[in-house]
Amino acid sequence: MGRGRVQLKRIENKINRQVTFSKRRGGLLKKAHEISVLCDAEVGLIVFSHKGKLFEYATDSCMEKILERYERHNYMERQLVAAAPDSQVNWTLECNRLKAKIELLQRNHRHYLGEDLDSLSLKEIQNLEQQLDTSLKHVRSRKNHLMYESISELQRKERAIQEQNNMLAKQIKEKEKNMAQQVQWEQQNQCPNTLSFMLPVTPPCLKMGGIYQEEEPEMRRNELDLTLEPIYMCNLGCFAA
Amino acid sequence: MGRGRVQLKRIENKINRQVTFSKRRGGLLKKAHEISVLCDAEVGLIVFSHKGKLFEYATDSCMEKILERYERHNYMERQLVAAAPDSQVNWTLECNRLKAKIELLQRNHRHYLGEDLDSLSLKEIQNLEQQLDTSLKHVRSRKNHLMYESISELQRKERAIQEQNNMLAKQIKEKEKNMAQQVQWEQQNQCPNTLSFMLPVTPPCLKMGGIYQEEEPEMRRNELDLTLEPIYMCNLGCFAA
DNA sequence: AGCTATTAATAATT
DNA sequence: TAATTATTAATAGCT
Repeated sequence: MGRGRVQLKRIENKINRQVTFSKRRGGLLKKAHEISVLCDAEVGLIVFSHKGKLFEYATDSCMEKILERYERHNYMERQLVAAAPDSQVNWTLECNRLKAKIELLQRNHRHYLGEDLDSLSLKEIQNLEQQLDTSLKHVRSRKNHLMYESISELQRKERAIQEQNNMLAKQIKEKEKNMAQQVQWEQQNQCPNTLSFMLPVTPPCLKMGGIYQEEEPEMRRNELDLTLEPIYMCNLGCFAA
Repeated sequence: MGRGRVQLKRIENKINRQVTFSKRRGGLLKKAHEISVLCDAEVGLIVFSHKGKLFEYATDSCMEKILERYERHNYMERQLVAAAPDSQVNWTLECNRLKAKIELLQRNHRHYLGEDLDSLSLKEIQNLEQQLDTSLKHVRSRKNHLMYESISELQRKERAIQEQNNMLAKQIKEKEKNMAQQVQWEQQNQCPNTLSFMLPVTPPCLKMGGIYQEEEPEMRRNELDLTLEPIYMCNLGCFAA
């Protein structure tokens, strides 16, 4: 189904192989889903690409359930074939026990995801509701805690930056004062050309800003904007928990 | 690709479903093999028919290898155990795998119970909150459904009992009329002693009540009070979900 | 099962 | 990567 027949052998051209893989993978997953729905079958499909990337399809999106069923299936066959030697009986029992436990946990988990509720009685539903309600309270409490921390941290940084700004402002004022004095001095001594040198020269007092950078060497103005503000903003949206 | 389009939903006709399953199964396995060869991919395909029969395809006919690789992807824990006797190595690995899975499930479960939240990031907490919120909505929806059903059932029974009561009241009235006539008759014929027999005698018309009991032999007045009302009452308390 | 009219998938190409 | 198109492949409905 394409232009020309295709030999059933590895496609040597790397690009073609990749493209064909992508297309056929889609088709395969689709067909797996179709047979699952049309024929009421349980399908598990695992595909690893040449590069090791994983793609999968599972009926009801629950691969684990299918793999367990698969292993149970093989299991029963093995048991029929091998009439287990003593040392393996215990392992068999142990594994069955573990598998049963997993099944129970997974059933439970589905209930906590709000799925498979039809099998529960009214009483069980009510217990589940109460538990979820309690859990939600805990989770929201913890979330609020984390957000308060985040906010406090931001406020601390804000204060630090404000202090830095104040300091810089003070330095600028001082510098202006110095300049005024110098201008005054130059006017008194008739040297009018000096003004053109003033701007490009780094004033020595500005190095005081470096003191702050030694205290928190990792923080610069731009980093704060990029990393902290987004967290702050996206959290406040759901703050009223 | 057949005569007419096909809806993606379960084929209700049993024969057609079986035939389609057989055909599509072949196609699916073939395509799995093709992508495996053409694209150098590792494929595992498991299909359980509606009746529970297993069909499978695996690249290099080694499903276990693929399933293990799959599990490695999901649960990267899986440690190798130091040289154990041949036959027990697999069992040991299997048990470790299962135990790791249980641990993961339990950790997850604790989160859904609102425990062990300190290890989660703000992002994870927010996801958890949203999931719990959704679950709670589902659970409450299901609870309401159950309670509405319960209430409808009670109302139905109430109406039935009311009807029975009406019928009994009518019978009593009729009986009183008969008694009045009899008394009148006896007074006219001067037989004053007959009155003392009236009460203990079962009046023939009361047997009509039995007709109702044949319709629903399992329901008696007392059973209704004991089993249904408590459910009704305890549910209304948390009805406004 | 086996047979075809059709639809669906997809290889080559842009 | 995403369309388009010419072909082949899969398969639905029948026998």
